[in-house]
Amino acid sequence: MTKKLLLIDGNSLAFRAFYAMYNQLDRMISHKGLHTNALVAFNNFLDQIVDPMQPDLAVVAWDAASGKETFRGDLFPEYKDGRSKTPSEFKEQFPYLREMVALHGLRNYEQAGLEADDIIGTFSRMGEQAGYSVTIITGDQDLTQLATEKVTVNVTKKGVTEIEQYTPSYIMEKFGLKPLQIIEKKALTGDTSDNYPGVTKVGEKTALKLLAEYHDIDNLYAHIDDMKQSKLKENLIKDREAAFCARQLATILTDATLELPLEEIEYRHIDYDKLVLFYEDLDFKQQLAKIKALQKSGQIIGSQTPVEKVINVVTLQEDNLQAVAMLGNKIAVHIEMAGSNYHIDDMIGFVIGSPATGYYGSRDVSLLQRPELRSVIENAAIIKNVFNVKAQLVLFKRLGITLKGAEFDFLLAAYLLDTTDNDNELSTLAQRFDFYVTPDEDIYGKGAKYAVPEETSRVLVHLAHKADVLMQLEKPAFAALQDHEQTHLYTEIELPLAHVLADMEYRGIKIDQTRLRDIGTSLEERINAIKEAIFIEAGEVFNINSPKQLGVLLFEKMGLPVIKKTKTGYSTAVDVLEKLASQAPIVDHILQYRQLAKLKSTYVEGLLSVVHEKDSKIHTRFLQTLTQTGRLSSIDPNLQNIPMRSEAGRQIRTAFVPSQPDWQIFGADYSQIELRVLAHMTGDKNMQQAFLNGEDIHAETARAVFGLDDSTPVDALMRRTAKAVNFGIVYGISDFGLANNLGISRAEAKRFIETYFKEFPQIHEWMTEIKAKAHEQGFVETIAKRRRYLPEISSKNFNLRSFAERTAMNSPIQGSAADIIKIAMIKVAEALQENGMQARMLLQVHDELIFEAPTDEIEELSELITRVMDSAVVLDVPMLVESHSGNTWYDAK
DNA sequence: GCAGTCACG
DNA sequence: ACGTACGTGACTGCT
Repeated sequence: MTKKLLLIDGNSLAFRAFYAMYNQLDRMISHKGLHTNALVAFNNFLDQIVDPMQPDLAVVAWDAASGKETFRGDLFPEYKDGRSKTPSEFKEQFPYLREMVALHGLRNYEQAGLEADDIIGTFSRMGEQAGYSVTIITGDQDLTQLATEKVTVNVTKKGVTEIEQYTPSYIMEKFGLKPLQIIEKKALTGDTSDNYPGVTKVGEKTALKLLAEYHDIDNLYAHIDDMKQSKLKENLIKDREAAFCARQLATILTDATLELPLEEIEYRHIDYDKLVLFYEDLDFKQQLAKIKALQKSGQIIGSQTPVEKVINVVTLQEDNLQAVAMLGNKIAVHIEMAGSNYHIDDMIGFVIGSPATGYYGSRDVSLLQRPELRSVIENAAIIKNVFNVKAQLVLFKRLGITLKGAEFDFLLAAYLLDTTDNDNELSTLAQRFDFYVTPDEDIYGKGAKYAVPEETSRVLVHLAHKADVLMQLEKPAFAALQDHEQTHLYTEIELPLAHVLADMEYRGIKIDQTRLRDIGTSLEERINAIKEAIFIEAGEVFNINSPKQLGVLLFEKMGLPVIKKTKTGYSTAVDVLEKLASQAPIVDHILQYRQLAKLKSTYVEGLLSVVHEKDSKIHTRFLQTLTQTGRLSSIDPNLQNIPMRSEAGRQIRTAFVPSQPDWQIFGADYSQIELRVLAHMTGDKNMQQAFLNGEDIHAETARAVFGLDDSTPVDALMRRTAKAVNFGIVYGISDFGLANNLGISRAEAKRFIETYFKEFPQIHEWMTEIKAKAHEQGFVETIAKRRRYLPEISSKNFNLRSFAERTAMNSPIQGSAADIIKIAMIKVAEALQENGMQARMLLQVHDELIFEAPTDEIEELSELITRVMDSAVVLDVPMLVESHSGNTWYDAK
């Protein structure tokens, strides 16, 4: 293999590093008072860009002097004049930067009379001649003049970890120039930061045009007389001398005499022992944690070994597929996809194997469909470790394969153990157990720059690392689950639920696109009419969607009273506008506009954009490992917030239809599940009795709070108030919140709460106890032992502490309700199967389940689902399930 | 990428 | 005295 020479432009990158984190300057100060922002950014650069390259030779070149003391200063006395002085906060980091470079195994180099550019230029030619492939990294685009077939110049784009690769062909593509013509371009344009002029009025565009015609300035000036008269020609003639001088200044030396021979810049790998001391001195906590994790997982042994534990992956091909039959009955499996939407994103490779038998993989996922592999994947007796079992199930389904025996899902386990900081990334979650895996972002990049490395082995080795870590994580993760008494929650709830959800998502829900488009058309007409009215009332045209513009109109031009402010200006939220509606007709029009605009953009256009063309269905993803309480969430699109409360919005539901003719949509929901959970958990006899009697719970609450006897009717206002108090209780009540919600005084709200607690004394007790418990153990639990940590419960900050206290009261309630419906879903799925029903579960919306079924099956379905749901768990109060069916989701009401 | 707004339970 | 209801996701404007 060709040997690699790495040349780094220390000054320009350090400078970039300093300004990349300039806004953090004041925060990043070590205990010794040293600013560390440039050091942190430079260290990121070394970690992310340099360390993975593992070059054979490497040098970081530094300027020996300002540039004045080089031939450039002799040539042009004003060279680099006018540069502002280097800030002292930056200067003080210089010696540490060099030490950091050395500890990362690279040689620092500077030489009197030379700038870093010239050192790099000369080394690059030496290296090229000695047969090395040369990589230059710099923050200065001028160095691209050094690019050749053997020399690639990487220029930082943003910060210091995003780079743009300049090869001769890329330079041709970007500028239409050969690398050496970069110098000619500079000759014409000059350089303001180095303070030398080129030709007056010639910028990049003109320069590129001239070079396209004349190639270089020698040739340009040779033909200058033929040029037709113009201001440009005059300037060129006038500034001829400046151009030739600029060319000399811009030319990087490639033939300087260096006092350091190539052989002496050997890359020496990272010195971890000393690096730890260095990081400790600078208070680099994250870096220290990373090294600790690497050491613990055996990826660093001693101080001089390379970062990555060596893992061999055998590339699977037609002729060696039988090897997977020998893998044994305990393996890791992983299909990698390009992106996060496993319904549609490309599958870019897979890996299968174990530490004992080695890892096998390929970029070609169709190999999984071969009998040799399929029989392993579909064999439930071969136990698999995976990351995100639901995603893997869907990916395999797309290949027509049923994944069986996936018993350890590290993502699920990690989520149950601690919901906080769950970014759903293996690399981050593994760190909790001190295992290190290269983050996907480091391999593929992110956003627009996402790309699968061309080098197949790089991908497969990355996948094998993931697989290997998944094997190693099983033991500690299961031990931790056991410690939390969460094995039941894991084995009997979350893991089987993942299978149920995978089926639901993969099946999808059918959309009547014509219907949705019609709704869109009529919304558009109504929106346009309202818009016109608004502009007339406003006396001007403005962007109604801009809260800023709207605020100026309402509160400055029209002089309406300011009711609430946001961080950035006037609030124009619904509650504010509703208070203002009586004062100007425009306000009501704005409210209508907002409602309709929301429906059109989010629900008509938004939903249409995610319909899969081949089946006219929407396939959402239920996130099973995101919420802090144990609920699911739904994305791409969110099918848990389809409008319902307003009739105009509710119409959207008419577009959700059964996937087959003569089928219907069926929905079943838990009535008052959270209040029932509350009654159960608190053991409050009065509230339990109300449910046992089958009473209207809000009316009963009203009776209690307002002191009415059984014969007195409860009026609507009392019921509404009581309902709000019930909500408040579930959310972790405060008089302020309740007052705000009901539009009553704080004193009144306080009285309501006091009476409520007197009437339901065990609820009050429980609230006090749960807060104390949260304080003692640092977390609260649901009925299924789902945990939520509340570190801020002991904060001295009133706000943080109060928030944690409300959460301590709310999470066990919301979370237990989530447990219940999850259990119900698993039982429902089993019941449908056992009874040979054709009905299919499609959606979950926190306390309701949506199905589709043949019309003639609905009656049986209704009976079955109701029975399964209301007996899913046994509480001290009955569970009430209500159900509805119809031709569309709208009609299932 | 954040803030504001609004859709749901 | 302090100052907010709990849990989500998508879209728009703006820096």
